[in-house]
Amino acid sequence: MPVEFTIGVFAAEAGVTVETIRFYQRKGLIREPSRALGGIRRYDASDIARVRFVKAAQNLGFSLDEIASLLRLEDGAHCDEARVVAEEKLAGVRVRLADLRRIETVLGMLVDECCALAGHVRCPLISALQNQQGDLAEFRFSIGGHRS
Amino acid sequence: MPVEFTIGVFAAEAGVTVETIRFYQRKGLIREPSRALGGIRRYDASDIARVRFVKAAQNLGFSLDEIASLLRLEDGAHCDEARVVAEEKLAGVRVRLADLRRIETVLGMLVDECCALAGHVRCPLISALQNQQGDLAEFRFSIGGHRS
DNA sequence: CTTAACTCCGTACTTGAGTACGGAGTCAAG
DNA sequence: CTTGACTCCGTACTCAAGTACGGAGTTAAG
Repeated sequence: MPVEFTIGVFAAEAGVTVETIRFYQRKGLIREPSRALGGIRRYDASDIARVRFVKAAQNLGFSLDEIASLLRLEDGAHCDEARVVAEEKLAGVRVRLADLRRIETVLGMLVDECCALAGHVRCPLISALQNQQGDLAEFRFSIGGHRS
Repeated sequence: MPVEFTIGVFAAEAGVTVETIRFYQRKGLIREPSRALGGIRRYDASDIARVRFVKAAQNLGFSLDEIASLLRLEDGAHCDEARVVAEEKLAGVRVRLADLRRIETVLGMLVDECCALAGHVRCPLISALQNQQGDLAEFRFSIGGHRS
């Protein structure tokens, strides 16, 4: 006989808001729970684990849609399908990492120049951004136009 | 006597769409251009540089609002203010980098386990995500709850 | 029995960076 | 002088992941 929660307690327990639970419900991320006579939802511990799964996966960069598909493979029979999803995610993470590293380099350089040349006629940071054949241009192309 | 463009040519030249130009206009990211008699906008080369500035800054992770404030410092007199903005941005980039590195580690581990234990009863990737006291838990806390 | 707290539901709003739409005006070529 | 391409404008829509609202029903305590 599992312990049961109302949505408010459940949400607090899972570390999210009531609205988020209802939202996940609509999205099909957590099962439609049984209801008490008045129509009030009754959750149990397994639902909390489910929400934690969602949050853990989210912290690894999965979108709710991706998490939904991960959950559809939940029985372990489709382990390799899950691995494929995770591998694609990992590849995406590595791309974003590379982007960010380049950004860090450029931004760091600009900040340093800005410090070094303080009092210069023109702000090196801003003029670098403005100058389309400056150092930045090379980076601009290598960073490319894809939005994270 | 600078060369002048209609909005269509200008947008193509700057590598964006007409709608984007109009959008930037509304946002105040590019100046309100002069108009020909029929009310048609006339842009020149300096406007293209401006759009390139926006795009370059965007590639460094600045939001349009941040770019707008950067543009307000354009005269170079406020070089150190621009530097502060860039330094904050750089700090943010470094936080995101650290996050992503942790994510890469965890995701990489999960994928490896998944490969190694193929045919196991339970998918290690999914059960790791499900198990709130697994290796993941530590990472979950260190990764933290901030969304990029 | 009343009151407060909680839950129900659908709907609308938020943010950021654009995209899409649609009717009207304009411009250059033929 | 008509045709087709382009431009004007405001408005509404997109996506993601929720958040907010508001009126009605329910439940537990006093």
